[in-house]
Amino acid sequence: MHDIHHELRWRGLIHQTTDDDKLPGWLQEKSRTLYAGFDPTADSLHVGHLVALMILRRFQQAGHRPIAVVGGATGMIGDPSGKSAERNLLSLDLLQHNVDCMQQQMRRFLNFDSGPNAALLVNNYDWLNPFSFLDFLRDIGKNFPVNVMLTKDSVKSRLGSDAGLSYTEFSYMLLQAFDFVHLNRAHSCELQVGGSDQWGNITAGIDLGRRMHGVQLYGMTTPLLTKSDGSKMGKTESGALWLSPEKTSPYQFYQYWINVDDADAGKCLRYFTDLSHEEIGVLDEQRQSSPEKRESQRRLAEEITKLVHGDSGLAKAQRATAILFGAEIDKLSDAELGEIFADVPSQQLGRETLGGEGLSIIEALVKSGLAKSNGEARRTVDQGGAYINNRRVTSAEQRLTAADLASETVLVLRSGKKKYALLKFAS
RNA sequence: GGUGGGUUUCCCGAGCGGUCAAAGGGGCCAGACUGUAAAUCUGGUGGCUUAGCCUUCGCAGGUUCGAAUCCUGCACCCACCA
Repeated sequence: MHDIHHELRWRGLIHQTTDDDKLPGWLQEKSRTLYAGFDPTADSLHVGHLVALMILRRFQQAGHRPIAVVGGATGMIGDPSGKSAERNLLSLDLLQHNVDCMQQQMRRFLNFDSGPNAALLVNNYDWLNPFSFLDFLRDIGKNFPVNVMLTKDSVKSRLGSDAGLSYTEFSYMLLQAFDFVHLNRAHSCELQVGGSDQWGNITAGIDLGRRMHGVQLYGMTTPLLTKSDGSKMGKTESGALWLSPEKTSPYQFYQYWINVDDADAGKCLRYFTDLSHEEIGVLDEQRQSSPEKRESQRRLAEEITKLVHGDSGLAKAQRATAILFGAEIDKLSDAELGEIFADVPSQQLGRETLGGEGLSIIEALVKSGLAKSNGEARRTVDQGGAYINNRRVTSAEQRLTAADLASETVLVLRSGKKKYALLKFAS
């Protein structure tokens, strides 16, 4: 068997395990079943989920059987771990919708269909919902000493704060603990992986397994996904970096990775790509010797975009990148522009505004939303920061006519280095 | 309850009754440099039909030719005293 433990160590993906001595050998012995949980708080996975997803993927590649558990039930409660305030509860319908969406996205990472170690996707709503409150208290709750629960960091931190902690969130741990035990009974699952903030929940499951059935379960956590400056990775100005192309376009996704700091590039390559040790070693060296080539970022962006959005998504992102950071935009079709600038905000204007005198560049900037006022637009132009079709505007007096269109009906405006907007002049 | 201090443009913070759209810093925007990086440097940063006009300095009034600057009342914040 492929030495998955060694592999994960090398990639820096192991933060903590419940048994550092036994686990490596245990994983080599035979194919094991493991699981990771995903909270259905939105209708798409995001970069924060990527670590766990890649771990499951690597385990599967190494011959183990991964189970992805979608928290249809636990999502109704809300995990207090790492949260400073009480969570809002989601409606059942919304949760179901989110679960469906996330299941679809996981197919890109895991093989659910063939082989002896095909991945499994389950929803804990299926086994938690039928439980009656009394049964749960008798069978599960009995095994949880409250004084132990109170020592968990996730609980302690909230008890010490003004936000407090509701009984509901306090009970979350029991549900997740039972998940583990249930999966152990139903699917012989013996290992749970999760972010380092899940440690308390994971060990709670291990304790429960021992008390209820005398079984030995294992846990492993991954480091938190942070950048070298300490901030969270995968956050953009506009929010999370989603895996769904509707929420984060392949272009934006690709751009995020292209722009990763040198200091974080090595880590990202290890975490998120299937590149071999040798390949990553070469990239590490190149990043040292000629960082300006940014080969690491390029490979990282390519690999991860391909994994998440497929070959066609990667192609789109690269094409858009080439044009957006390239020369003058001219003689393109509406269709081409529409695809490349899919993320770019656009405004519709009447075709007649281009007639006669034409449209003033100032007005165009304001209408497109690139400038908040005429004054601001004027400043941008005066300072040489305004572009029409990637061609710098030299005078605030310039007027735009049909001759300036980049395609049949579209004009591409830009302010500064990479802030774009489209003006569409349909008749 | 008493006394004193405060409330300024996105934030912090200066501001003699006229020369205050209001110093300085931060942030932000643009430019140069560069690796679509970091750092650095330069310029800009209320609005408009821009030699001018309009709105802004806690709120409402008042004094004055003229107020962010003075007076009165109100609201909120801070400090000390009881």
